Amino acid sequence: MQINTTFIKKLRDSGLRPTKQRLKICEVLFNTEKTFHFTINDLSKIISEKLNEKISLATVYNTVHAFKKKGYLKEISINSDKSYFDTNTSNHHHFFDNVTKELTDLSNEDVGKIQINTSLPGKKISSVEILVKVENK
Amino acid sequence: MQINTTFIKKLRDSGLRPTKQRLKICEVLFNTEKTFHFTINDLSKIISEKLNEKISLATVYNTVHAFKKKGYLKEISINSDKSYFDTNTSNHHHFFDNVTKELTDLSNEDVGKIQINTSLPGKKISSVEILVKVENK
DNA sequence: GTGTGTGCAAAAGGTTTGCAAGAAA
DNA sequence: TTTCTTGCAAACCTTTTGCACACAC
Repeated sequence: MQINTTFIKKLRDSGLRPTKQRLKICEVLFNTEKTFHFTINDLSKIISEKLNEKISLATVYNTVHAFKKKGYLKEISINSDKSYFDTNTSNHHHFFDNVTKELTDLSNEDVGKIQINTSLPGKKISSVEILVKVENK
Repeated sequence: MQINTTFIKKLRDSGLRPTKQRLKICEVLFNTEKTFHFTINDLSKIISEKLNEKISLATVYNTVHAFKKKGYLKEISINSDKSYFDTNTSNHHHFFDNVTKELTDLSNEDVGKIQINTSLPGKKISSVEILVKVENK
């Protein structure tokens, strides 16, 4: 249970009570070297099918939003009927396949420096996100 | 009715029958020098409140999607509960105010050249969209 | 007339909410 | 015991669909 103590600490440190449900969701999301993209529906399916656990949809929504607010997840800006989240919270961008709806990371280093030569009065930039849409050759 | 003949031609040329409803929508969307951003709900409101006309929601959806397919409108990639459209179909980007949810154009010239130094096998880039999120200073 | 387009209401799909019961502090 | 969290169902909102009627050609 080495893993769980890590997650318990993580949750406690951010003012979230380490409940059974949140720990399960942590396991799914963060107990892997690889980061990944998911929708709430994906996550819900993983929990019920692979883990054979049952967590209410409302709780999954709650938790994902709480994690996003704490910076443990990022929401990806795509116009889609559903929301996509990313366990990779580092500064990076995405490819989006219009046909398969598949998302692929595009690392910051693979994009030349982005210069924004204008600004909005009274506002400051909080993020610059690039979405590269692709199609079959 | 100089304007309408233009729109009638535009519709005919793209294989769309110039119906009363489509012409109204053309007027709202394209009869202005300035381009703008809107949601279906915005557009529907303009039609019913400002023009005092009634066009069924289904028809508005149909028409907007038809116009998008013909390249007269662009859909903007933002993660939001609703879809945003842009009457500016030229190659450009956007600022998005997280608080007010307001969209502002960011012209291509105000962004340095973007270099994507990697690619996905079998795929080619169809578009590169930049979303600059801003917040109050 | 034939084929499209429109409008309505119903349905669908994702997300949020209210509230009572349960768990953590 | 106080506060936060969960779960369920209902509500909500945007978007889509089916189908009869109307319109464009």
